[in-house]
Amino acid sequence: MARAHSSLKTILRQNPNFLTQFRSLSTAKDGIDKPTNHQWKITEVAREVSRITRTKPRWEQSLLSDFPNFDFLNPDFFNEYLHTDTNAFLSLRLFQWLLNQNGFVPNSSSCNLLFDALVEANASNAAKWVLANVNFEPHSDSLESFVQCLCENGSIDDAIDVLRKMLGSNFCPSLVTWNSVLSGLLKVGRIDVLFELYGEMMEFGVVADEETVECLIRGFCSRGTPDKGYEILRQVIDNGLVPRNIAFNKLISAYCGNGYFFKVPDFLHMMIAKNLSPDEYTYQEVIHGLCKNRKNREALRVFSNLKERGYAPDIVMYSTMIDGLCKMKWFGEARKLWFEMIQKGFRPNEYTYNALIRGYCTIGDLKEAKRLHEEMCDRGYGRNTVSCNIMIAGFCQHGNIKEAFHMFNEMPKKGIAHDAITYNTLIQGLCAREKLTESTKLLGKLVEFGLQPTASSYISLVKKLCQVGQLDKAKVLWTEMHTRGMEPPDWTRDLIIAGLCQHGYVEEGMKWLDGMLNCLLRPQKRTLEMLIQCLSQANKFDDAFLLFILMSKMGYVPCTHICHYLAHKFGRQNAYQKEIQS
DNA sequence: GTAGGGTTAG
Repeated sequence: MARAHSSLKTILRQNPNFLTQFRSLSTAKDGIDKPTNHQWKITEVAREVSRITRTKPRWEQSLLSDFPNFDFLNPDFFNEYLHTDTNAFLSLRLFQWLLNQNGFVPNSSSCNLLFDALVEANASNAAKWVLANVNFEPHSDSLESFVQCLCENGSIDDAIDVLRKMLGSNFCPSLVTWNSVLSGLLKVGRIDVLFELYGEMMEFGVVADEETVECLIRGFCSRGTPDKGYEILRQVIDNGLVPRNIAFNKLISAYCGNGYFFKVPDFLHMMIAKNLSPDEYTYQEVIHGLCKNRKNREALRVFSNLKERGYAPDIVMYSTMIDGLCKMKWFGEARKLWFEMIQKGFRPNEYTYNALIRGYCTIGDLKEAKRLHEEMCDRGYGRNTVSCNIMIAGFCQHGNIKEAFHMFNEMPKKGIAHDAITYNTLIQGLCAREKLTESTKLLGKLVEFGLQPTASSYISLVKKLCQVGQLDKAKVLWTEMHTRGMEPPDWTRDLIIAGLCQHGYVEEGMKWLDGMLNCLLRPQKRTLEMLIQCLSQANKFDDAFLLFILMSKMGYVPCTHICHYLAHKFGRQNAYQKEIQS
């Protein structure tokens, strides 16, 4: 400000007329004051229009009258305009205005300039509009930048369209463009397309670099086939290509998810050998992977080892570890870490709070859980659906439905949104207390409020309805799950068959079993046993016998009391044994 | 590029 001020003074000293000029400039109708018979020069108009578009908000209304007799349709004008100091968006606006003047046909040079400027300004949608509405052939360089720009903005489908067109006309883009498409695909999780395009890239003879390899490895990991990622990694490393840490970290994470922890040291050694040092993400993946697989003891060991070696865990690692400990009910250890963390100067964040609150809920200390939740809210982490869900689950687990509902009702008042899990948790809590009407009502509300129900929205209800013999309702809900496009877990069919058996509908139970077998689903052992028992009680020994055979063929060993029971009925135990062996 | 809530019962 001070500098602007002093420069204004300088200007005034050097040019006493400045203020009057300035005033006339800003108060003039449009700053244009030329006789109607004036012969306009294109450069002159371009410069003027550039100024006007920059300074006058609604220039469209008066541009024609500002330059009477000037031929705006002359494509050279727009071309000239683009060479003035203006920005891409203003150019686009003028361009659209020109297109609205009948008969304007831009030349290809200005189309290219405009397109490039828009891409440069990262305005992929505007560039896309130009491409779709104007007949011109962008340069291949421009198209490549366009593809990269689309990828960065997440418009991956558009990027692929353009790429396909390029490939269709037998033009192969540069490696940079290929890489940006691959990583764009990775970002939106379209792994299959990623590999498909990589195949085409190979066909065109493009040679991959570290970035390509990174995309492939991450692709294999998120597809659940880290072995292939590992294979590629070993190949390229032998050829001297070393991808960034993230490739190793994702491999570690994927192998931890598989339970193949013994691979982890391999990766760590590879990294160190290639001068990459394992970073915070690396160790996070290890600890998180171990926790996910309930190897919490291992996780804690790694965590402590790191500390002993002088590595300072960050807040994420503390949160992950505390969460893991709470989940394995090592609540004392979790609390110890909590205080250690605070002592090291970390303030718990919403993740850490949630982990410990859930810990208090699991050990049944709801008083302390509530206190911590309040503290968390006071510290500004209050607007948080997850922590409310955890509290609601805690209340439900310990039979305090009233308090659970209170929290549920308070949420919207505090501006905290309910989500499907909030409902699911309550539905489950109500089911546990056999409050099926209320629970069903909540399921209705979940849908009514536009939330997407999930399988768990239904499962606890279906289960309880089966148990109490309201099988028609259970079946209706089960069908509803299907029509809503959710694939209920296989064992929900087991639940229904069990319910049918227990309430005297063996025949129908058999039909459901048939349905399961037709879908190649494996019924549970106890489902078959229950059916056998009910069939026998109804004197349907043929069916019971068939199921007995089926059971053995499925590799289930029928429990002895079923064997004895059937054998006794038939008095032909040896025959069964032979049948099973055949 | 990181961590969180629900999902048979043993």
